[in-house]
Amino acid sequence: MYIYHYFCSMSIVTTIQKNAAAALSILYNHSFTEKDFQINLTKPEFEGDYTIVMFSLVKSLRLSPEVIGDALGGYLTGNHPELFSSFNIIKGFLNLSITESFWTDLLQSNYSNADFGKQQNNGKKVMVEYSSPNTNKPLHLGHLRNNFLGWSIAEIYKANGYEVIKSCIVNDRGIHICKSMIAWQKYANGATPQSTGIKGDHLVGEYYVRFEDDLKAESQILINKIKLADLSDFSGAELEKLDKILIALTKQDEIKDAEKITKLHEEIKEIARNNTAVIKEAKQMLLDWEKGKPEVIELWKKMNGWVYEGFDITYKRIGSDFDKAYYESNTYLLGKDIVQQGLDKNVFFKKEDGSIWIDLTADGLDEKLVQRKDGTSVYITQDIGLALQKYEEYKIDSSLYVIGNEQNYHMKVLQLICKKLGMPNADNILHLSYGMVELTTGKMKSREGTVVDADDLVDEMIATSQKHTEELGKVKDFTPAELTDLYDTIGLGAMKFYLLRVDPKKTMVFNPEESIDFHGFTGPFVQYTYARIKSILRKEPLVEITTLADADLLKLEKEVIVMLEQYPVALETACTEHNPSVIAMFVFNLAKTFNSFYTEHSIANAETPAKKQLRLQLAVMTANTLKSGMEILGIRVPERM
RNA sequence: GGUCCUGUAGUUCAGUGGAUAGAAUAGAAGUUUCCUAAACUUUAGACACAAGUUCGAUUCUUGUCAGGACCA
Repeated sequence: MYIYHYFCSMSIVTTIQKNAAAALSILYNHSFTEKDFQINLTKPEFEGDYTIVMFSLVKSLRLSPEVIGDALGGYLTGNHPELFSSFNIIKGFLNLSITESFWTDLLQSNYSNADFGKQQNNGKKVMVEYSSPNTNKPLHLGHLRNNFLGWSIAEIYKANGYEVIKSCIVNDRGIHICKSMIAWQKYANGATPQSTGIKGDHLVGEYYVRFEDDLKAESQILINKIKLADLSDFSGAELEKLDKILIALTKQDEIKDAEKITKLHEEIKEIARNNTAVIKEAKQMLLDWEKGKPEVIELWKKMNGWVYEGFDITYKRIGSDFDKAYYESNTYLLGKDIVQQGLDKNVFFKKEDGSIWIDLTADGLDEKLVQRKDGTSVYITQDIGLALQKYEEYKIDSSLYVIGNEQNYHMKVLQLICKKLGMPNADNILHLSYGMVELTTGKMKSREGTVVDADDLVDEMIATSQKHTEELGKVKDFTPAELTDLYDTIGLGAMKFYLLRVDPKKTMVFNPEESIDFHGFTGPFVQYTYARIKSILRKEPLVEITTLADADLLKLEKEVIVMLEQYPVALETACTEHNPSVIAMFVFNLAKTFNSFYTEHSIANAETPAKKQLRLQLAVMTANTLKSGMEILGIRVPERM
């Protein structure tokens, strides 16, 4: 028992590295660090548990891999017989066998510990900002990836000993919400979520779409006129620009570059859109909002209120929650005083026209505008202001932003500016950048109506889990409430697992058919493994036997323990890499390994009482670890399914 | 034009400067008098291309091609 406790603060891999480094410094009087040793699991076709690759040591010691391996293997088994039982060398690989007592002690010391793998409080505080919706339309598939990632990374930080504050910046002001407001005024006849029975965020979203339709129709009229060279609606700089574009387009044959032509058409489109009556209305409304015009503010509050009611329902269903919400309507003026400080510190500089910039060319970026010539601020300014406010309000050690990778540049700029301004903990402004979710048919485009709505998707997943469960007919004795809960658990579990099992930074493809699959590398697979273990444990209570026979661990029994041992490392890796998929892969592999074991060996009818106890402990620890890992992903596990 | 990200099996994803590149799914073939077959077993199938660094490169570097994002 003492062995594991002796090493309990570190993983077996680290332990091997430490011992190997110590051994070689004694053997050859040459100092090594842990990282000089590359440790892998031994391939199944060779004897041993862990393998040290010798090649990297050859150069510094000027000895053959066989000689070093022999000396190191001999030293380790000779001096740490409680840990290393034997070794062999094949080519340049030193294969080490770990003693059985190490594995059985590990199991017995930890099987009932529900917090296995989690770290003690380390006194550090981190804020995780995620979700960050706009209030003009409902949440979609992309938001789901963000929400699941954000919630999970917060749990991962907690498991690693951090205190976590979950925050959300609500983008509740700006031209987008004004668009919904304009269309609602025109077409809604006072319709409300109550009068229509439509969820608030969806209702507001409908009017946003309505606005965009109008905008499209109106701008098309303008585009047609422009293409007939009728520029009577334009003046000033835009007129000049259009002139140029039209001239360029008459020389189309010379350009030949299809991309350039599309670009010119895009520019026409943009100018047309900005000159429609509807967009001018929306812009006027935004100005009125900024001036605090009462009827605009009132409508804004009313419609945002509907959206929040809708969001609350969705957040509750998907399990997102926040300790602190920031509203952009309160924060958009932040950072103005910082601009002045930046000027005083010569971090920023002023151009002749009065606009204020920062020069980031030395860092491989461009010059970046921080305040317009008319004195109004830009996005980055309020972001700096909010970053500072977060620090002052919560005294956080680090600040993690869960934001899509289209903002990589923006975040880099934010980090750099904060650093140059000398803000406290500016090095700890971190960005969990994630890729877009695409469909098998291509990208989601709201204008083409190919956006997958979050509420619809959740409904569909839950309905599918219900269908599957009913077909299997294993839980006919459940009450209606229990059934509803189970369908939620499975449906949401499938969806969360599907979105979290992929490396966040990668663009991922959402396949409707595959995502509702409940077999293989999925949430329900892990949930099912858990439910089966719980079923066994209901029938076979764990009986303590004081003397656990040092029975030979069977191959499959050992494989499960070896997997379990890796959980703390998985938690740590997930945190340092900001990557929940590490946990998803871990729980899947653990479940798979356990299933193989379970099919092959009976727990209830084990060969001896000692074996039975060992296997029950194995089952308990696997269940605890699966539950722990899944909970960190935000996924519940059912006792029965 | 510039910067960044990504190219692995039919498909969706892992992975490592080192031994025969792993899963899942789809395909083929099996397993149910016994702890939940949403499971298990067997089988077939892939590192975009080219140079370079290295004892060794799918991994690191450079270039080409392809896809995506951002900046101008």
